[in-house]
Amino acid sequence: MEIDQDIRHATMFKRQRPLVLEVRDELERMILHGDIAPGERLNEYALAEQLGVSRAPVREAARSLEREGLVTAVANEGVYVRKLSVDDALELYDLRALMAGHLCAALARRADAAIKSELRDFMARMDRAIAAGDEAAYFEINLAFHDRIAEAAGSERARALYVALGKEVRLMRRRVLHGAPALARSNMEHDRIVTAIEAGDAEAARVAGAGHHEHGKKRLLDTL
Amino acid sequence: MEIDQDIRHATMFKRQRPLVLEVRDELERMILHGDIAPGERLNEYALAEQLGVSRAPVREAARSLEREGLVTAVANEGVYVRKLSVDDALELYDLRALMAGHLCAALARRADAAIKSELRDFMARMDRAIAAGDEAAYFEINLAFHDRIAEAAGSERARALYVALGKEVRLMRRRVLHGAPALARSNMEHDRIVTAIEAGDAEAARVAGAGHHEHGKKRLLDTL
DNA sequence: CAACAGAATATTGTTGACAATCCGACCGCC
DNA sequence: GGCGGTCGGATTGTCAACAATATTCTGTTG
Repeated sequence: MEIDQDIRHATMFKRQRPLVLEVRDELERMILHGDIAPGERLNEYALAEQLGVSRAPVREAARSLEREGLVTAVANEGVYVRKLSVDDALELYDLRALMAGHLCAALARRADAAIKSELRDFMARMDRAIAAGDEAAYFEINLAFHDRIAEAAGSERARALYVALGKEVRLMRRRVLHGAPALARSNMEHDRIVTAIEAGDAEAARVAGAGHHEHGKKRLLDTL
Repeated sequence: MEIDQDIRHATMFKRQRPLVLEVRDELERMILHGDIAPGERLNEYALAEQLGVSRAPVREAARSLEREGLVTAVANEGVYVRKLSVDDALELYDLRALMAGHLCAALARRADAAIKSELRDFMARMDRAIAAGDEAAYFEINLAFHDRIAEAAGSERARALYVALGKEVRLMRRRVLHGAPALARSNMEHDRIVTAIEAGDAEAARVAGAGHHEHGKKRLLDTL
């Protein structure tokens, strides 16, 4: 945790975006990237100096991250990067699966031709990534695929929850998905989701979407 | 919005609780109580003076309420009490039903004799309230009943979500439940939930819990 | 040598002041 | 009379200093 970058330099010429948002994003990046380890305390003063701002924006940004569940604040003591217990992580997987099912079901009810073909396109690109053995590309497209589903489901609150839960899960960063077979199986599950959405079968989409995410939980359990 | 009460006076002698939490609770109360109407802006300076604190705690408290969805913040402009559209409210009902189903299912899997008898006790008290025609008492016990289920389900994150969604829904404050027949029907649904939990039937509990909350949505639709 | 008390230090909590920004009213111009 | 620019007040954004609290270190005592 020895990074010295002044946020303001980057945005000095044209900044209409509140400083607190910049700080928030930077802190989030630091946490998710592992620059600040789980359990570690966020020192307001040190971070403020590091980022070249005063403590007020840092403080507010930290409280904002608390809302997302990335940190926990203790009165008169400070805010700590959240340390996920295995039980916490399992619970998060359950909730995320629940939300994913809900979103997939909602999308199945309202999907039009455009979004359907878009989803098929995502799948084709993931297939290509698997064929090329490019796991990094697969992960990226996979992420965009799920984000797109959440977005297109038309339930903004549910989407926000899904995304927030995703960030929380990332606190327990283990690379659980590896190797071409696992990837191929993952994309088969994607196919089940898209097929149900195409058919407008909400219940099938719910089951497929939830099941896909429950496999993530199962993979976590396997690593214990 | 002409209330003048100095929070600090009330807590002057013994305050280890951070000021921001007091302010947060007070703002939440004001919003849910309707002292500040939906769409209205929260004036940091005015509120700070009214509560007898400086702007910083008010600011932080307001940002905290943003997480709960009670207010929305606009950069350089201020935070506004959230104005729920009907679509928003319907979405909230859906999500709340989803969470309730999840919680009921979880509880059905882990409930012990103590919690089962506790739930039965809640039901008996609600029956008595119905028989006495005491709607206010029914509402209160009803609230405690659902909170208890959420708490006993053992999924802290899900419980927090359920409670937060409940608060959001209250932004659209319409008394949709009225009259002894409606109350009796509501308590019949409660019975279905408790019976499923007693039987340890997670799926039945999920369906009953979700269904109970979906009726709230239906009642809202009927008032349109 | 261990344990406790107390001071010294570090860190958060809170405040009031200043700067940047936005909104509305007013005025001139077409 | 309507439109656009500009000025002024109101409000939020940011800051640095001060106060309260927690933590660490140290010296003393049993």
